[in-house]
Order: sequence, then structure tokens, then C-alpha cells
Amino acid sequence: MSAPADSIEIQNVVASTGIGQELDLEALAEDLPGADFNPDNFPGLVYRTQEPKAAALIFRSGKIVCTGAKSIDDVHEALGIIFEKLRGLSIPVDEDPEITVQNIVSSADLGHNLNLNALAIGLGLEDVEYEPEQFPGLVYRMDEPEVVILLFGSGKIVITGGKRTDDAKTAVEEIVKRIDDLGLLG
Amino acid sequence: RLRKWQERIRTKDAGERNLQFALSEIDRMASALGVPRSVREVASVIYRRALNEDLIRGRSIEGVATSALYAACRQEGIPRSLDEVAEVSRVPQKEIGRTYRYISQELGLELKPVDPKQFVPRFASSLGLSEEVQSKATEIIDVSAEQGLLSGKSPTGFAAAAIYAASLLCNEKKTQREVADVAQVTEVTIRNRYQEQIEAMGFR
DNA sequence: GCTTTAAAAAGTAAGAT
DNA sequence: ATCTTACTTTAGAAAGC
Repeated sequence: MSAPADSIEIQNVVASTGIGQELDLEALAEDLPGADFNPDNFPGLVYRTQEPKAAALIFRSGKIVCTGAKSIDDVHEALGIIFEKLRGLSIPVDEDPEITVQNIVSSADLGHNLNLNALAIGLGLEDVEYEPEQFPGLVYRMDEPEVVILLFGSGKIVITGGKRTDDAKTAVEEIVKRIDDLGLLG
Repeated sequence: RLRKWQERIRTKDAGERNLQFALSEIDRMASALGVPRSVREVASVIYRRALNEDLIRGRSIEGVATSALYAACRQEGIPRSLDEVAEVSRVPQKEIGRTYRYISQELGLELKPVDPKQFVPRFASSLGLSEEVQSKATEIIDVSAEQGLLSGKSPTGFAAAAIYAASLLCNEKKTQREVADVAQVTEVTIRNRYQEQIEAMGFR
């Protein structure tokens, strides 16, 4: 018996932090191999780590956004690599910068096909956005936990907007309950 | 103060002019789309409601007017696709879709998902297909939707495939290209939906 | 509101073969 | 006709227009 919650996989974690030091991005772009910096397009410098794979947006203020990591541990690991790289360039970086998780994107499988038309009406048109002409997924905004769930006809779903690790699990259990109560789960 | 008074008049005039512009745009687009007068009236009501609830702030008048018309067509059961609406509007399709979702949510329109069957009469008649083909296409849509094939699929593509299939079954064949053109979808989409629908109907 | 980053879901589209 | 690539949706931070 495999519960839908057991199929949850974190796909992306977005986090922010800061080194507590202003940066000269022009100079950093020169000293940091592989850095992408196009100030005309975007004010942040893009730096990618290979292991773990992640992308960091480094700003002049010293603030950093890390995205693309597959776990919170990976976020810390990737940022740790970046902090060391900066220190290696004689840039003072705070001892242990606070890292804040801003968003976690997860995927899961409910294990049954879904009738999205019936679900749109059953879950309540006021909380649902389902426009298959524009996007095949049904968008459901849940209040507790405060996340957005994308549901597809295949039964596969995406949970995003959560900041805590267990938000996805709570959300999946809740949406399964609601769909089941409507008699729309397989 | 006289100045304050004049400003009020100016603001009122500007607002009145904007409303007139929006309503004339709705009228122009509705004519181009060939929708009945009743739909234009529903669109006007939706636009005025959006105006009263201050939903136009930060959005273009034309965008809200177009979205109101798109919503009105759906509400009246004679939907136009976003592509069709975008063709007669000066607002990009992406913005129409976004604005529609916004006003639909804020005004609590609660419109049900578009039913592919609602496109059948219009698409079929512009292809010169008979009543028989239309009812066959409708049947195909009902049967395949009941079997869960509709979830996530574009209503226009779904309708187009059913019309194509029905035209074959009734010996009034239209090519995939002809159907694709009136429905504004690609032949690939018709082919994909057609295969699933034929199988759902039990025709291998 | 936009710009950039990453990732999943599934449908549709465009260009190449 | 089939393949590849790319774009649609969701969330969130960053700095600046």
C-alpha cells in the first residue's frame, strides 16, 4: 500500500541569504570562473555550482538567492561552496550567514486519474483556476497549509509555495481527503 | 475652491470618455466576432462591474474590455477561443487570459470550464457540415469525455478532433488541415485527440 | 508590472528531418 | 509523420526600472 504522501519528491528549493558585505560585481565576474553577469538585463550575477547542482544570484548588496537545489541540505551545501569561493577571493563573509528557505516545489502522484472538470466544480470554482485552453493543470489554492497545488489529469501533482519541509506532506494528505470526500478519487 | 470643482468635472469627463471607449470597443469586437447583441450587453455589465470594483487600476482598458467580452461569450454558452478573441483585439492573447482570470476571480463569475460541444455548431457550419455530422461529433465528445479523456485538453482541439472523426464516419470527409484552420489548432493536435477518441468509441 | 534563476506537471506548437 | 525544443502555469527572493 503506497500512500500518495510517500511519492513526494522535492524538485526545487529557493532560499535567500546575505554575506553582510557589499560586492563589486564587475570585479567578481572577472575573478569567478563561470560567472554570468549582464547588468543591462538583470542586476544579479549568476553563479552555478555543479555538486550539488544549484544556481545562485549574487547581488551588489551582498544578498544571495539560491535556487535549483533538490533539498534544504543541498541549499546549505551549495551556499557553503559559494561562501568559501568568496573568502578565497579575500572577500569577508559572515561566519554563519542566516539562510532562509523561501519556497519549496515538490511533485507527487495521487495514483489515480483525475476528472478535472468535476474537480473544478467539486473543490469550488471560487478556489479553483482551470483553463485547459491555456494550461492543462488545475490550480488549487489551499489555505492550510498555504500552498498552491497544480493537479493534472494523470493524477500527478505539483505543490509549491510552501516554506516548511512538511507543508507538502500535509497538503497532499489534505487534498487526497478532499478529493476522496467528493468521491472523485479513483 | 473652483479648481477642485473643475478637477472633479475633468475626472468625471475622463472617466466617462474611458467608459464610452470601452463600450465601443466591446461593440466593435463583438461585431467582428459575430456574437449577438445580448452578449455585448452581458459584456458591458461585466465591464461596469469591474469598473465599479476598481479592477481596472494597473490594467489596460482594452484588456479589461476584451476579457469582459471573452467572459460574456462563455457565460452565454457561445464561447470564443482566446485566439479568436485576440484576433479582434489589440491586446495580446497572454494578457487577455491573465486579465480574464483576474476579473473572473474578483467578480466571482465562477464560470465552468468551457464545454467542447459548444464549439461544434459554429466550427461544423463554417465547414459546411451537416446536422448529422454535428450530432455525431457531439456524441463522440460525450463518450470520450465520460471516459476521462477531456482532463487537461484544450476544448477547441477536442472539438476539432471530434468533428474530423464525425466527418469521416458520416462520409462528409474534411481534411485535418481544413478542420485545423477553422478551430485554429494544429493538425498534430487533431491527430492526437482523434486517435484517443476513436479508441474510446470502440472503433479500434 | 517587468527583468533572471530552477524545477515539476502535460498540452500545444513550431521547425527540422 | 515523428522528433526535438520551447513555451504555457504555480511560488519565492533579490535590485532597479
